[in-house]
Amino acid sequence: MESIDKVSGTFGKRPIEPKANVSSAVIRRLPRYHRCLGDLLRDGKLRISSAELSAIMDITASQIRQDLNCFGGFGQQGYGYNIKFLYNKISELLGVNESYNAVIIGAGKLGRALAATHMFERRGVNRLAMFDVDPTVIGTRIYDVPVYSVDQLGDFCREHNVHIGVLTVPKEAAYDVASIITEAGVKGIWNFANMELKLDNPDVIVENIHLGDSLMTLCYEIKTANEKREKDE
Amino acid sequence: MESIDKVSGTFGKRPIEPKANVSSAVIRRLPRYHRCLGDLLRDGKLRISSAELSAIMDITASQIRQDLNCFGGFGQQGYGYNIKFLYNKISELLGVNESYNAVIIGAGKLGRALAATHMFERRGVNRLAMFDVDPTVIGTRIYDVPVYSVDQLGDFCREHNVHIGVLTVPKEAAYDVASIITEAGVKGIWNFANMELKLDNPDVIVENIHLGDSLMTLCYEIKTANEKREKDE
DNA sequence: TAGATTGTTAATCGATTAACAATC
DNA sequence: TAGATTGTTAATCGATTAACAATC
Repeated sequence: MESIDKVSGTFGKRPIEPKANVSSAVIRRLPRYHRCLGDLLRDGKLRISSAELSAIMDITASQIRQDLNCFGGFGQQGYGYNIKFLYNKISELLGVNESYNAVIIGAGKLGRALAATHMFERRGVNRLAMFDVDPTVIGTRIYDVPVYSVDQLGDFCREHNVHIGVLTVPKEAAYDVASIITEAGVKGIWNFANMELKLDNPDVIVENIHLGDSLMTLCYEIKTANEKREKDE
Repeated sequence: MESIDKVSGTFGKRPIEPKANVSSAVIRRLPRYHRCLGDLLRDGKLRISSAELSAIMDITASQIRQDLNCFGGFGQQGYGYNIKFLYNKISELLGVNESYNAVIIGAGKLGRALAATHMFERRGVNRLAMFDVDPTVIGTRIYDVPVYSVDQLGDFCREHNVHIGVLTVPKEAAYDVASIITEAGVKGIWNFANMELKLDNPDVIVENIHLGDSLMTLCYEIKTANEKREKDE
C-alpha cells in the first residue's frame, strides 16, 4: 500500500509537452482510454500496466505506451500507470473540465434526441439552447432546453460565448447555418447532416457524423460475410 | 453523345471478382463514393474521370482508382467512369437492393429518433419493429413502427428473418440483448450503447457508434487549436 | 539489489501516392 | 491515329509492433 502512494506521488513531475502533431489515429483512441480508465476507477482499481490494459482493450501494450507517450510520461518504470492520475490527465487533454457552451440547431427528431441525453453535460459541454425555423416549436422548451428562432442564432452565439454548434438540420441548410455560427465565433461544429461539411475557415473544427454511412458499412459486411458462407458450402 | 452510349455499353464486361480482403479503410469510403455519385447523377452528369472526382471529394485520383479497382474494372481507359454504372455497382456492393430486415431495441429518445428517420428505407433496410421493457410504450406505435416487449424479441427475429439489430439500450443491457438476437440468427448489430460490444460469434458483424467519443474528439481539437492560437500570440 | 515495466528506438507492416504501360 | 485516362506496379509515407535499454 505505502509503495503505491510513495510511487504515485512522483507522477506528473515530468513536464507535459505534447508532441507537435499527434496523429488523428491516436486522438481518436483517447476517448476509449478515458472510458476504460473510468470503468477501472469505478471498480476501485489503483494501478494498471500496459500489458493488463492491452488485454482489456484489445490494443497492443506497445501501442498503448506509444499513444500515451505522445502527451508525456504518464507512467512509471517497474510500476505501470496510476489509474486516477492517468484518467485525470486524459480528461484534461480531452477538455472535460473546460465547460464549453453548445447550441443545437435543428429541433427535429435527432436534435431532440440529442438534447435529451446527458451526453453533453457528462463531458463538460453545456446545452444552452436549440434553434429552429418552425414557429410551433420556437418559444417552447425541449427537455428543459429553450428553443429560439434561427433569426436569433448569430446574436445568441455572440452574447453567450458559444463554442460548439451541433448541426441537425437538413443538408440544404447546413452551409447557411455554418456560416452564421462561424461568423459569430463558434469554434467547432458537430455535423449530423448527411454531407461532408467543408469550411474555408481553417480555425473552425468540423466533426462529421455519418450515421447512414455506418449503416451502409454494416450492410456491406453482412452481405460479404453471407457470400463467403455460401461460397464455403 | 453517341460516343458516350457506345463507350458506356462496354462497361461491366470484365467479370467482377472483388479482391479477397478489401481493407476496412477502403470499405468505409464506399458510402462516400455512393453519396457523391448519387449527387452527380441527380445533377444529370453522365461521366467523370478520377481527376474530376478527386477535386470534388478531396481524395487523390490515384486512391480513387485503387479503391474502385478492389472490386473490378469499373472504368474505361481514355473515358473515365460512367456515373450511373458506377453508382449502381457501388449500390450493389453496399447491399442497397438487398432488403434487409431490422429491429430497434430500446424505445428511448435515440431509438425513437432513429425510428423516425428515412435512413433505413433509403438504404434498403426495413424497420420491422421496436422493442422495450417499459409497459407504457409496449403495444403502441412510434412513427408507424410497432413496439413490442423484449420478451418477444427472440421469437420475432426468428419468425421475421431479422438481419440487423439496432441497439439503443443502456450499456448494462447490451450483452443480454446481443445474445438474444444473435441466437435468433441476426447477422449484424448496429450498437449505439456507449461501450465496445465484442461478441464471441465471429459470424455476427458489430458496428459500434460512439457519439460521445466523437464529441470528445471535437472538444480535444477545439482545445488544441485554442492553445496553439494563444501560443502564437 | 532484483524484478518489473515504462519510454523510446528500430523493424515491420499496411495504406497512400506516384508513375507509367495498357487500352479505349 | 492521337489523346485521354484507366489499371496496376513500384515508391513513399505513416502507423503499428517488436525489442530493449533506462529506471523506478
